[in-house]
Amino acid sequence: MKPPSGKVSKKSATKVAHSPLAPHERELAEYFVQMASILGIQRSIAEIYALLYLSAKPIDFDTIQGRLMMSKGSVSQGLRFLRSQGMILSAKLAGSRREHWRPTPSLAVSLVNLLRSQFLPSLEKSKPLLQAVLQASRSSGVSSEVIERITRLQQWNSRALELSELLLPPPKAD
Amino acid sequence: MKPPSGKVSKKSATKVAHSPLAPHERELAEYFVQMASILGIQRSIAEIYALLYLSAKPIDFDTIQGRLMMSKGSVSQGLRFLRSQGMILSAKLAGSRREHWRPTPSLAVSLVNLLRSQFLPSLEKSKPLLQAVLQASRSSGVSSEVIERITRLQQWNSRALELSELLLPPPKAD
DNA sequence: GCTTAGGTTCAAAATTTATTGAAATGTGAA
DNA sequence: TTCACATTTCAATAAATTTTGAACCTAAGC
Repeated sequence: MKPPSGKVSKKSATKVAHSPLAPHERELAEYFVQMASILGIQRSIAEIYALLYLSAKPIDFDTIQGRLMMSKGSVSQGLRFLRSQGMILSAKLAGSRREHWRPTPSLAVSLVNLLRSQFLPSLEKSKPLLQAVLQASRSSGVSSEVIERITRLQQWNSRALELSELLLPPPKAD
Repeated sequence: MKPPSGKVSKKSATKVAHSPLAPHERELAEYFVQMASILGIQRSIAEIYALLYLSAKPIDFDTIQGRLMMSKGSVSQGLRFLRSQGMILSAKLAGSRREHWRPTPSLAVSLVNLLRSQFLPSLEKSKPLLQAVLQASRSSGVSSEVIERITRLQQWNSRALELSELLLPPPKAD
């Protein structure tokens, strides 16, 4: 289904039709969606990232919405999330008021950021909790075996926390 | 709130009241739930595991249901999942027809199992897909920069796959 | 054989999470 | 300052996930 005629001028004020995803785009988007879902990241966000990742040039809001056929709200939220994770960068393109988006150069760094932001809060919140529970368990009648288990849990939590903090100032390398 | 009288005999055929969770149990269950949710594991399963993890002796179906106040269906499904991941073991207790459950000794091994079972399938499924997409992209008009990105993706996928397979025969150590 | 404690299944209900789109809020150009 | 475009907000809706419980197995004990 093509637009009526050759009228796809840059200046057109009327809606322009956006091309649907090419096969390789569709398939790779599905790959991103899969991987993202493991980390609890929603479909629409993964799709946006995939689109940007597979484009040589930065893409604007309207094109994202049109090609992925999703609502403005989803695009806006998705971009906000990706921005907040440092996974995309805006590029000011000459001659356009709109912002254009591209993925940050290193996918690896982006992934580390993502993982950190998912785990760190839980780990931090739990540190004092585990401490307190352990204390309480020691002074009440909890079996020594269980105390040992809780202790192991606490050690795990600490180690994971250290590891996360090690990665805190995101490295530059790929 | 205690049961009406001392009638909590082991042999009682009528329903026995199960004690609600103690504070340390509730708090640690919440910790497990948090961590589990990052891996996309549902609340009821995390709660069951927490209960077993915090008990010195193996616990039976009925007690799990009673203390966590969840339906038979949830307990059954939860135990099935934990079993399938090798996270719990059944212990035949003398003088009871019921199965009793306890966590497998190493939480670390259990976690590795979990991670593997979450990631491996996606990684494996994607290997040929990425291969094919890359092939197709090369012979169609996809920019070299994007080709490079897809290549990087593929390398990532391969490396992750290797790493996972390295962990496949679960080690014995903690 | 029968009975029944012990557990599983799975369709329906409840809950949670994601998406939509109309209205509100910027913001740059004229 | 005003206008029109670009984006955000958020209440309502849709979709996905989790939980429930009644019906259904299955094997142990009689």
